[in-house]
Order: sequence, then structure tokens, then C-alpha cells
Amino acid sequence: MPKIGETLLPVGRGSIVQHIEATLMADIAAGVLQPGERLDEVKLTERFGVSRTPVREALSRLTAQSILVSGTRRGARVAEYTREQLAQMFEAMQEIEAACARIASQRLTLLNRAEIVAAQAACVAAAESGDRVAYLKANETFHQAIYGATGNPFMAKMASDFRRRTGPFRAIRFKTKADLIASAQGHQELINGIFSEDSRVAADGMHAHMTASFVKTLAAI
Amino acid sequence: MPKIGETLLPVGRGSIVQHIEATLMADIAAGVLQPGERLDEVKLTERFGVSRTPVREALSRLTAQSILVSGTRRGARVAEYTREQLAQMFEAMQEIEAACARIASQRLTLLNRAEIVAAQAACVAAAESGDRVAYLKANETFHQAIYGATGNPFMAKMASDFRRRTGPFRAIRFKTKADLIASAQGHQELINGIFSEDSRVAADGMHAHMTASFVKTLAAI
DNA sequence: CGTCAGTTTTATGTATACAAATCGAATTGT
DNA sequence: ACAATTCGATTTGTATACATAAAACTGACG
Repeated sequence: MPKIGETLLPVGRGSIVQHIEATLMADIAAGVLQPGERLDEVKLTERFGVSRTPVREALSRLTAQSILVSGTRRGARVAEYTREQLAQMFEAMQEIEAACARIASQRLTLLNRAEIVAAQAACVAAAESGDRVAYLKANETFHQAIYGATGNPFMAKMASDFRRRTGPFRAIRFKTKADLIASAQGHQELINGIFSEDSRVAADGMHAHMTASFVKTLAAI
Repeated sequence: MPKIGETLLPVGRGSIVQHIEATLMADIAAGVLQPGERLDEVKLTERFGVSRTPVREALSRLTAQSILVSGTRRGARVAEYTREQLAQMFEAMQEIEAACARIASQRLTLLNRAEIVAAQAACVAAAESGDRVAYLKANETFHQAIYGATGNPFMAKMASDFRRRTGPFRAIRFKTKADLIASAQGHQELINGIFSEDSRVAADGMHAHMTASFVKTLAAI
């Protein structure tokens, strides 16, 4: 049972199922597992060095979250989306992000402000050094900071879920250093809107930012 | 306590897991299973006449959807929420519903209009006859019709999920015939907003409707 | 009389075995 | 030669058995 391989430690707090679930989720978000790719239970069994039971449970949980899809008796595959569906996801995400921006602008604490500013500074630094990976990470932190500023974990989770699902597609659009700098500049306008204390301006600003981002993304796919 | 005669084996099309998942979800939404209640695997095993494996998978899926919660080695319980969390869920729901109303107002087809009007007629009829159960059902159909009018399945699913999670709490506030009639009248204003073709009016109208509804709900809890 | 430690019991997490269904390929019939 | 059908291999769905950790109970000691 205690086969080493990739199997980490006794997984401490989390069960094996949680470990597999988290790992696969990360792999999908990172694009290691691509849309449409089939996940074979026995292959995963070998990879994680466990039996089929926890693997199955992890796959089932991911399916319940629409991260995977599975027909009848046809196994699990990474969810794939048509351009149309992608556009719909973007639209939904846009609405949620805008709502987050509005609420955040109404409740902003000093700490929230500090975190957003810090995240933006990291974005600018990464953009100016042309570090794509660092920018993606900083961008993620930036948006999470806004979600956190809503003070509403349910809003934050919803927004995060959509971010994860659209992640692999959004990442495509950042190719050149100019892309990064343009995005970081967009952030600055966003911040101005959120800090303006006019929640409508904040929401509209986020809406516009997302629209611009998604138009570019869809064009790049 | 174990309810019998659920179904034997001829589950046919849907797998047993899906059946258990759907049944438990419905029981929770209907309040048969109350927040905090523990779901014992072997009890469910007896109830559904199957082994622990599909029961476990169903519970795991429900946990992944935050419908159930489970600590380590402590089994699954129906998720329960503090007043604070409930208010946060309502806030999130409010935002989503408002977004749905805005998008729906921009894309409304003739068929969508017809469905919304028909659902509203059913609401009015149920309210006037004081049929609480019928009203809850018609109200559900009404909101689903609006979700459908967005033409965006992702928005619709999000909204539906929140509706399901808040369902047991929202239902409490409908006690008297007057409550039903007041709610139905609120719908009419909502429809006016959505049909007005001014999407901002639609969104604000829904926002107001939800706010009013939730204030009454929280007061009743 | 209360508390704590050791044991028992119960329920969860994991593994393995079995059954059923789908997919592909090969064979046979037209 | 092409199509259809059947047979086999692969894989999913379900059941059962085993291991382990947490809860419950009991008994003794302070």
C-alpha cells in the first residue's frame, strides 16, 4: 500500500481522495490535462499508487463540479467547451466579477485596499519584466484580493470557480510583454473605479475590463 | 425511520448513484432532511437497498457541491448556515438574479415572454386560492423561466443552485394567503421591468424584489 | 462524586472481487 | 466487396471484506 512514486506523505489532514481531487484539478487548471482528454481509472490507480475506490470517488466529485464530464459507462473526460459555451462562461464570469467589484467598493477596508494595491504592484513588476508566469500568478492574486474585499465567501467562491474553469483559455491571450503591460494598465483603471466609492463606477469598470479581456481571448482561440 | 419501497434494481437509464444523489438533494431541498442532520451510510444502504459503494459516491458528490459537509472521519451532515452566512448567500443570489434579469431583458424572445407570463399566471392563481405548495412550485417555474430567458446555461445553473440551497429557508416566509398575494404582485412589477427593454430597470427591479424578499425571510427565521 | 484511562464498539476509508455493458474487430452472409 | 452480427477484451458499476480511527462505555482511582 505505501507505494512511493508520486504518492505523497500519509497526506496528513486530507484523505487520499482529497489529494487526488486537488491534484487533478490543478493539472486541469494548468493545462497538463487538456479538454476532452480521457481519464482512465486504472492509469490513475497506478499513478497515485492506490486502489480504484478513492480514484473513482475523486473523479465523481470532479464530475459533480462539472470539471469533468462523463457519459453512461464511458468514463470521465476533461470538460471541453465550444466557443459559444466559452463565451457564455465569460459572460457569467463578467457579471460575477462586476458584482464583486460593486460590493467591494462599498465595503472596502483599509486592509483590503492595501492588499489590492500590493497585488497590483506585483502585476506591474511582473509585466515590466515580461515574466508571463509571474504575471498570471500576480493577476490571480489581484482578482482574489477583490473577491476577498466583498466580505462574502459565497461570492468569492463563485468567482474563483469560474476563474479556475476559464483559466486555461484566458492564459492563452498573454503572449507578449505588451499584453501584460496593457492588462496591468487596465487594472489601474479598475482600482480607480473600486476606490472611487461610487459602486456603479466600480461595477461598470470591471464589466468593461472583463469585456475587453474576453474579446481578446476569444479572438486568440 | 428507514423509508422503504424506494426502488429496487430496475434503475435502468440512470445509475443508482445518480438516483440516490437526486433523491437526497430533493429531500434536503424539501426540508425532509434538516440542516445539521447526519446521514448514516448504512442507514441509507438499507433505505435504498444497495451497498455502501454507490451511497458513498452519492454523498461524496453532494459534499463536493457543498450541499453536505463532512469533517474527517465524521461522516456527512446536511450543511447548516448561520444567519450571517444565510445573508451572504442571499446577497450572492440577489446579484445573480439581478444579472439574469438584465440579460434576459436584453434577449427576450417571444417564447420567453410567453413562458414568463404563463408562469406568472400560475403564481397569481395559486396565490388567490391560497395554495401554498402550488405557489412555491409556480414561483420556482417563474424564476426558472427568467433564467432560461438569459440564453446562458451557466448563469441559469448558478442561479438554480443558489435557489436550491436557499429554498428551505425562503419557503418559511410564505405563511398566509396575503404573503402569497404580495409576492405575486411583486412579480408583476418585476415583469414590467424585464419587459421594459431597459435592462438597468430590469436589474434594479429584480434587485429590489430580492432585497424585499430576503429581509422578510431573515425576519422570519 | 468526578475524572481519566483503557477497552469495546461503531462507522469511515480503502482494497479487492465480481457483474454488466460498451467498443472494436473479426467473421460470415449477401 | 461491403455490411451486419457476434464474440471477445476492456472498462465501468456495484458488492463485499478488511483496516483504522474516532466515539462510547466501563471501571478504577483521586
